[in-house]
Amino acid sequence: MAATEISVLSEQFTKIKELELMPEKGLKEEEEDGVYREKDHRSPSELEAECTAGALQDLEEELELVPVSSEETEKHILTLQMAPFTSEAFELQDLSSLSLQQQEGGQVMGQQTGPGLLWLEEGPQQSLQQSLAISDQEELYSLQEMEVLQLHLLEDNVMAGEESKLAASLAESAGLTKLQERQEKEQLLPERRLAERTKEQFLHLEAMPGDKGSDEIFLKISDLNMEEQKDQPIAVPANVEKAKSAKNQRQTKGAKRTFCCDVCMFTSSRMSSFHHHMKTHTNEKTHLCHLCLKTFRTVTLLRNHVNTHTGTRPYKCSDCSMAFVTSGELVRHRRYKHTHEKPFKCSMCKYASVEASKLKRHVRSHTGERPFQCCECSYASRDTYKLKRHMRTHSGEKPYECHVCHARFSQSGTMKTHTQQKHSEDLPKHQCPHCATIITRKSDLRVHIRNLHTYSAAELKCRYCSAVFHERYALIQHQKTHKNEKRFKCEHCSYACKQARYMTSHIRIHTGEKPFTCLSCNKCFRQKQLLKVHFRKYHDASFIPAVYKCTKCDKGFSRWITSKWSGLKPQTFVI
DNA sequence: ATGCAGCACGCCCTCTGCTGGGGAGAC
DNA sequence: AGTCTCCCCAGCAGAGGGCGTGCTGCAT
Repeated sequence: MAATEISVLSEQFTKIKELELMPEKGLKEEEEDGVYREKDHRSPSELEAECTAGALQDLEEELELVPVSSEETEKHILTLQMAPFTSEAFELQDLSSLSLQQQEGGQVMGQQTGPGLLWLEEGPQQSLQQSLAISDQEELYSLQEMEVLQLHLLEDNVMAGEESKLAASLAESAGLTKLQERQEKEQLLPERRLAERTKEQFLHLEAMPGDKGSDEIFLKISDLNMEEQKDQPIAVPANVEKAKSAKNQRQTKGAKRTFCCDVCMFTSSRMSSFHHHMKTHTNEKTHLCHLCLKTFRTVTLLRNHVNTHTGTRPYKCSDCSMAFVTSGELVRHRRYKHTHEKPFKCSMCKYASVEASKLKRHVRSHTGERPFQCCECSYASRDTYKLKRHMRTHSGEKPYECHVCHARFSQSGTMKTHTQQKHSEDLPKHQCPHCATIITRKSDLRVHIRNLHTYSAAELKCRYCSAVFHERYALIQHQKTHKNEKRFKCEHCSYACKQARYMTSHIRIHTGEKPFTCLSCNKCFRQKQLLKVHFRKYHDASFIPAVYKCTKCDKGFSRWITSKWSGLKPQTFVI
């Protein structure tokens, strides 16, 4: 039943309630098929705008219906009210009016599917029949004692081919009569499933009498795609938005029309723009890429996409060899590479960027915002790439491999550094600006400077003298000067030595002190070593003195003398 | 309906900088 | 032999550049 293909929130149905009577004005005429349509002959686009404008006005508001009763004093108001819809309430009526085609490969496409949006709009009193039927080919419903003021069909395809199927007709039955048997409905279920597979918005419209004795009738509109959509928290069937938007437009009726989208803040005074915009809230993508079967909403998008397959890049940069698929890419490229125009400027620092998204990312470094939370640890990043990179620390993934030693790394930069340090001949070196130290990595040089060249408030004292420094490097260099230094100078002569113990022995020359006495002959010595040599030479019978023999003349010596002669090697002979 | 310019989002890359473990030499 | 120091090195995160691609709004 094409007429039921009204995209409405699947969880809701509309209640039509007779409220009041209004004078009639006949603006419709009966056509051959018995369906009454508007008399005016607006263009399809205008009609579409009108449809959009008035479509289901506001499903949350009352919809006033002008009666067609001959009684001028009476008027009927029908209200469309939103009410909770449950899956149990779903009933398939008839999809027979859908022209479903099974294409090659089994893909089912809606032909002229145009789920038409049928709506009832308040309008001037019209001379209509006394009943309303919402019918498809089989005239599923008829509504008696009611008058339809205007019936519009949304979607061009509906207007074109399905009009007769979707148009409302006037019938004479009392109340709403369901003409279709459930058995027939069930026979149509496979078609429903086929329709769902097309991802089109098929809706089911069902009208039923209200309480017994009441004038109320109920029009239940349900989304045939409900089952798959009900769990989607955000998706809003677009045609509902059309209906809402129609309400907004209608509020300005009488003045210049403004079309307001209730999904977003979009407004437009032009129907075509509004309609174009509303398509952005649908998932309708009818342009198929024959190379990858991806679908697109417009021919332009499809063409750009196909260009990515074919490599066609019609927009060439005049300043370099780069070429791009779209003009926007070229403009951006020129800003990055040639004009350096950076329209997006940070209000907190001097940063400016070519793209707004870059500024947005940059601002997070000021605000500290970290929207991307790691699911395995407490880390959160400021952009998606960092989180993705961080996740490698959990997965252990190391996608970068050194082509020389095949070592693997989690980051490309790490691998690059590795390659440079390990396998490159022209290894970059970093000279310390404060000393002669050369360090391969800049970061290590930074550590070097921090440790050795940073000012220290605490005094760094030399271990050899009273010198004080405030920089480790200066202290170390100073202490090196003490190495090999004859810091101990004799007060009585020119003797100097490196160690205090040497000076102690030397001073005994001037004082005559000889504290080391031989136990065998009572001879005294200034140094312990001298006493030791004396004892071995004169009192130790087992002592065998070493003889150093000259390799040239065979003459023997008791001590090895450091010689400037080459070829003379120490050699010990036991005599 | 189409073309176009701008926008938005995502992906990947580079550069940068800090950290901590390991090895070697000095002390 | 133990300790300390310093450089080497890999790991990891921060920031930003550049481009691919699809979407949007407007004009035609």
